[in-house]
Amino acid sequence: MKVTITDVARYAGVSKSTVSQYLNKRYDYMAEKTKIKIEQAIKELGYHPNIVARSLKQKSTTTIGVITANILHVFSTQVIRAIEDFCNELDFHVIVCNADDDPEKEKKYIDMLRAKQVDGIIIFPTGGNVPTYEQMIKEEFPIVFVDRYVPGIMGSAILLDNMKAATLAVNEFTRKGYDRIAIIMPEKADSITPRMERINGYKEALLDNGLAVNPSYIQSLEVKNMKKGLEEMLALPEPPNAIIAGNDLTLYEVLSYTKEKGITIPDELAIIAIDDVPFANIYYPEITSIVQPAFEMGTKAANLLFEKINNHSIPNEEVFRFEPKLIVRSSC
Amino acid sequence: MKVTITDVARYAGVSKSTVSQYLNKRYDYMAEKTKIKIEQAIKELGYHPNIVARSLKQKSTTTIGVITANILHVFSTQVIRAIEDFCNELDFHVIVCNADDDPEKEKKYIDMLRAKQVDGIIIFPTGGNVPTYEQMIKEEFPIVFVDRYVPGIMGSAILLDNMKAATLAVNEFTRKGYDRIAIIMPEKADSITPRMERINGYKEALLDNGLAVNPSYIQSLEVKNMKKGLEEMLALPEPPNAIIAGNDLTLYEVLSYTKEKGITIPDELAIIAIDDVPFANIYYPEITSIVQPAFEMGTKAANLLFEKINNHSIPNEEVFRFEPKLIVRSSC
DNA sequence: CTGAAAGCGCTTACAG
DNA sequence: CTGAAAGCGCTTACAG
Repeated sequence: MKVTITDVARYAGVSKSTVSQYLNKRYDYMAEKTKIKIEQAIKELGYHPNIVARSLKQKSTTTIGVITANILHVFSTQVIRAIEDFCNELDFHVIVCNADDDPEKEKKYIDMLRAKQVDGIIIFPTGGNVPTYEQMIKEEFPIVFVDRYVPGIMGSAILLDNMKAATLAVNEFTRKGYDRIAIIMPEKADSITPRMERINGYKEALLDNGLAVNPSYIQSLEVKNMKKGLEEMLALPEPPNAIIAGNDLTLYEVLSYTKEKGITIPDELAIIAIDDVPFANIYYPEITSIVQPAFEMGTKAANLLFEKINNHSIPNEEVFRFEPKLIVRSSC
Repeated sequence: MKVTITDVARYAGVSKSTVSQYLNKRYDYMAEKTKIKIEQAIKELGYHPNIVARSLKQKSTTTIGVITANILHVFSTQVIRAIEDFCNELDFHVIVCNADDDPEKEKKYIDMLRAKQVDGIIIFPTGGNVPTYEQMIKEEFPIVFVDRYVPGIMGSAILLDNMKAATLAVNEFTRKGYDRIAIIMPEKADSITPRMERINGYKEALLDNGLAVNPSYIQSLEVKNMKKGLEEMLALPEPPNAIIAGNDLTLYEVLSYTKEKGITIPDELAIIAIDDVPFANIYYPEITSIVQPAFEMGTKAANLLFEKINNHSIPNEEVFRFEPKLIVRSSC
């Protein structure tokens, strides 16, 4: 059977308490030979402490949860990677969950994670569990929102400066002389604040550049309907000559469509993508992109979470905005 | 403070045992009104069971660990996603760790995961911790290897039929008339069996097609040296006219290089990639690929792991080979 | 300098 | 049909 602290104590001829002190490096008053005896016992028995037992007593599992919309998105992947690296330094582990933008799944994951006593949660919220978010914040349970935030919730959030992202894109287009600029976003863009911000930023930037806002140039679509949406948009009497792709999946659909239809980029349609995709700079043409600093955002999220874990009463309503960066390539 | 089973028991006026029975749905002999009292108490107190405490007693944490080489690889991401989906059905959680192909990091993660009493581990092994792998297998600790396996270890593994992958590529090239076929692989290809298999499959297929094996057409390189390696290869008196890219990162380097140098695909250099990348079919030209069934492999890995979790004495030396699929596009 | 005892929040035979 | 008791493997005041 598994060897426990009791076995070590017996083998070393000391008490469990002493072994425990040793394990926790509380050597203050420990006789050198006691140390050695215990060390030996541990090695000879091949003892490994049971962290579950420790967690029960200490009320910390040295584990955090991350609930993402979908691990298959580049952005999520990079954020998770950054969180993982950060946690590794502190000997924490991360449980990764995919909510698939489904509030029920999200709720289930939050409950399970809390039942498993994770020390904190980083979440890309669906927005569909407001009472739960509020409850956690009220209880001062450490939680950090990433990528999106929920209006009315007083939690900490790590966000892109979405207005600016849209502005950068619109400015770049107008600088190059494009005047019929469309934006295509993943579905539910309007229920999720940051997405709305991108659309607002887009509208404002348009006006700032003396261009009119054309509602039929603004589309929020499910991935599977995107090509149809594009088709309709491009069939307008005055079709757009430039388009902002709201995220990596959107870009993928747009490129897939232009390829199918033999539409030349940027001559027939200019493109700027929000989110950098790995192939952006080897594509023909290279894709001009608005890049989110995903690693920094992930690191900041982890960092913030640990501040909260270490001090539950940290003010809970900060929003950290990260600067998007325009990478000019040749699709516009 | 947190409400515990004791609070619920007191509030409902029953014993902890009874509450526990209720929680575990052992209703066999429970009076209807006892149930109702407990149900009420739980709701009114907002009780959530502490799974850590349960785990300590039950010796199961309903959590498994996944140690991957790098979550930033598409293949890993897809495998993880499949595992996650599978686990979700069973109300298990997955702790994701990135070993970065570093045996020390891998060792640390294995130890931590076991200390946290995970019920099993799925691992993309570095190959650098043979004694640890052996120890786990000896102890009948549930473990499944994915993507690579370690020679001499009697563990279960989920692998691609690598010989076949290479053969498919070579056959496709020769069918199209290419006769100077190179293969470029990520570094350490020779210390990791499946990578070696790809090279062997490549050699055999060459011979089967009546072509000679030219050692300078076979390269195993670190990502950062790949472009240099390509440069050298293409500067040979008889440079290759076709190249197999061993995985997604390799493909990326190859395309980046051909783009920089203005090399036309497939006219000046034909390409087949092992691993499908999301942009393969929108690239110019579309990339002919050998696809691994990543989701099925992930699902099988999870499935196998749970068989072992439920029955530790399951024969431990099965290797499951998955069929790669050639997707003909236009890069060759 | 070290140990006995209580306790973390559950579960599980077993008794009644 | 339900409860008292022991136990899972640790940690932590506290006593000596």
